[in-house]
Formats: sequence, structure tokens, C-alpha cells
Amino acid sequence: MARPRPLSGFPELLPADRIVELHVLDTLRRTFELWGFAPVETRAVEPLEQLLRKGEIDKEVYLLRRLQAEGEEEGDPARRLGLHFDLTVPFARYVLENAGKLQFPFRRYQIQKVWRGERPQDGRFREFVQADVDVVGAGELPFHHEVELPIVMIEALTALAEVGTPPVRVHVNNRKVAEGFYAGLGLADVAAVLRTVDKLDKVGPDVVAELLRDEAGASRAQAEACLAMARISAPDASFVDRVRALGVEHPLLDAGLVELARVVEATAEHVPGALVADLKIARGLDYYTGTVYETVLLGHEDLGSICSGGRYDALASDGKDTYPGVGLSIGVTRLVSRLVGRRLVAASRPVPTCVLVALTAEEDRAAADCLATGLRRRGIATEVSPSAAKFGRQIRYADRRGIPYVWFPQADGTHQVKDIRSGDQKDADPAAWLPPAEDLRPRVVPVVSSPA
RNA sequence: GUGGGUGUAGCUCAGCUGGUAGAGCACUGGGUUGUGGUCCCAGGUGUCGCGGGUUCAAGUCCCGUCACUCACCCCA
Repeated sequence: MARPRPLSGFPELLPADRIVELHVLDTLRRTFELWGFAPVETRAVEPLEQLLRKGEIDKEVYLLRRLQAEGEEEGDPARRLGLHFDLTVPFARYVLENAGKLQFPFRRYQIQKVWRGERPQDGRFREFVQADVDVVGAGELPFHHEVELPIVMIEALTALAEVGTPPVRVHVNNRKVAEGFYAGLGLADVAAVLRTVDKLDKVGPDVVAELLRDEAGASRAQAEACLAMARISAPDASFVDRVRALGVEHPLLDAGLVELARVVEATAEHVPGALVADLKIARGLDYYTGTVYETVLLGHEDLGSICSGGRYDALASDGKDTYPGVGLSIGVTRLVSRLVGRRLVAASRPVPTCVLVALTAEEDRAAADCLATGLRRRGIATEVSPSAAKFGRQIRYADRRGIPYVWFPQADGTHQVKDIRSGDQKDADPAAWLPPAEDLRPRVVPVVSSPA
């Protein structure tokens, strides 16, 4: 059989990089729990009907099908299953299903794989991990959660800075601002305007103006006004006056400006410099109704957003009750792929092992196992040498894996342990010896980039 | 789905207008008879992505196909 080749878009990491990913996941989880979000996991599949509920066929859903199914489930979208393409839609279903058992407002975090059948690219995958936090209310959800959630995410991502993750900046807009502004201008097809303005960074203002006229039915003056607003961005509430200066009046615009100003001002107090109002942020998903968020890694803007989300009002509704929410989702795989791909972050070693017990002869293996068990009981990750090869080979075995210590039982029953990085070797008591704390487990550390 | 690029050793890649498989790193053994890294010596490194065609002769040229990759679209 030919050697298997990687499947595009289904990333698999080597152990050293997986250690980085696990560190990221641990850090996110710790932060989310500090903020009182409860853990939830939903099944990987949803009825196709659920997944396509918002007409999101563009998500390229993977279908699940039994080999022996013989078409028995073919037609009915309520029985057909698809792999979820995000965690928001399954969570909305979960909330409806368990509404009677949950307390509202309900705060949850959820870290799982999702699947999208899109063309893979740098930072874009077909199987990837998202880490979501959402707050949903029953019937209503106070606005202040729209202020709280970006702070949670900034805290979580900032906690990763100590291992070398670049700083982040959250760009925020409010659907009410956009919709009110366009409506006040007299533009009816708000969705078309949003979609077009969203392309500003890619195609430039001239093309956007042209598209606004051609596809959104805007006049020259209306298109100019849209662009003027999209150009506004500020780290404080100064954007409000600049929007007002454009002379558009609408009640929804007023409401949106008040909310957006609150998000910016409150965040500036907690985590200064990490969030800006950016009135060109649109986001394609049409269920957003209030604040919308996108997040870039500074210096890695080409990667796209690593954490996005927004306020939604009608995503979860059983017809009788609705559960408005606000949520943000970190693209863990995208983030980690950049951290390890550009060597910004690395693990200190690719194995957990702290100590390798050397073996003088195969007859000594039982004694070595016994020694290793003692070390493990005291929390020291230990393996016994795979063979009683020459000590040079056993040391090399440890060296290749980054195992920092080799343990040598002596013929007289005493013990020595060698730090193979320094070469220091000294007597050690198996019942008492401890490595320095920084050697106990693999550490995840910033890579010091050497200028070329 | 549309358009470009690339497929040669475990890895990174050379290989010219067709003429018999290459380098570095890694790996294995030895120099060093139980304490690694340096150095020296020796050695596997291979269906040249796959299939077909042209030719005396194809890694090289042509066609097809698959995979990977970049851009568009969209998004974490």
C-alpha cells in the first residue's frame, strides 16, 4: 500500500504542536470557567433540517450516512443528518430542547470540532475546533452582556500572550447602526449593502461604490455616505459625533450608537486598547441584530478573524418563547495553525516524559519499572529505557525526545540522575528527588525570533 | 464551483535542448569494549504522484487523472 498522504483541510499535528494546542485549550477553558460559563458539549450531528434552518446552504454541510442505508433516509431533511458547521446552531437547538432544565440567563462555553466542506487555505480548514461562549436569556437578554462577552474573549486571548501569542484587537460594530443608517439614507436592501460594504478591505472604496450603485440600488450620494460611514473607526466614543456629522437620522441609528458607545467605553476601562469601534464591520450572517465582533491578531491581519460573533434575537425560538443571546467564537485551529506555523510559540519538548530510567541489563527491568512507579506516584512523568543498549544510546534516546533527565541505578544500590542538557550528574534519592518545577512538564513558551 | 502553481530519498530540494538516480539534513553501523551532542569512515536511502502516448531511449516532451498548494467566493 502506498504511504498515506495528508487530507487537505483536515489538519493533524505532531506531538510538540499538539502540546501547544492543548495549552491553548486549557487556557481558554480556565478563563471561561473563571467567568462562570458552564461546560456544554453537543453531539457532532444535527438533523439537516436544523442545520439549514437559516438557509445557510453556503456552509457546505457534510452529510452523515450509513454504508448500508440504501436510501431509506434520503428524502426527509428531518431524518437526514449532517455534521455541524458551527456551535451556535446546535447550541440554539440544545437550549430549546433543555429549556425546562436550564436557568436563564444561561452562560455556557463549548469547545468542539466543526466541519465545513469549503476549499482549504492558510488558516482555513474543513475540520477545525471552535471555542464558543454564549449567554442566552429567556424572552429577553440585557444589553450589558454585549459588553461583557468581548471582555471575556480579550481576557482569554490575552492570557495566551505569555506563551508568545501576539496581541489581539476586537473590531466592533452594531447592526442597528448599519441598518438605521442605511434606512435613514433611504436604502431598502440593507442586507445587500452590508454584504457589499463588507468587501471594502478587499476591493477598495471605488469598487464598493460601484457595487452599491449596481447591486444595492444606491445613488451616487447614498454610496458616498455608506463609504463615509464605513471609514469611521475609533478606540473611543468619538465615532458618534462623526456619524452624526453625516446628517442621517433614524431611531434605530440612535439606539445603535448608544449601544456601540457603551461597548467601547466599558471595554476601554477593563482592557484598554484591545477594542475599537469599526463601522465597516458587517458580518455575513443575517441573524445578528445588535453588536457584532471580529478579532484580528496584530501583525497577522492576513489570517482573518480569529474570534467573531454577535448579538442575535431570534436564533432560538420554539414559536412560544424566544431565547435571545450573544456569543463569540474563537477559531482555535486557525489561531494555533498560525502560532505553530510561524513558530511564534513552541513546546519545550514533544513528550511529557521528565525522566528516562536507564537499563544496565534486561534482567534489571523489573527493578527499573519499580523505580519508575515510585517516581510516577510522586507526579514525575517517567519511562523506562526501551532496551539495555549502551548508555550512550540510552542518553541519545532521551536527547532526541527532549527528555531532560536520565536516571542511573548504581550497582551498589544507590542512584544517580543526570541532567543531559548540562551534563551534571549527581546522587539522588528515588523517594525524594524532584526536578525543578520548569522541567516537570513540557512548557509552552514564546519562540525567541532571531533576526536574520 | 472558477483560475494559477507544484508533485523526485524520512525532510528540504537539485536534475539544462530527452541518454543509465543526485546534494544537504536525518537515519543505521563502526572508529570510541556501558555516559550522548563534535569529528571521521561505511551504508538502505527511490514503483521520479498515477495511467496512457510519442521515441531506439521519458524524471525530462504530450494527453488524461489524482493529490497538495495559492487566489477568488465565504468564513473561525
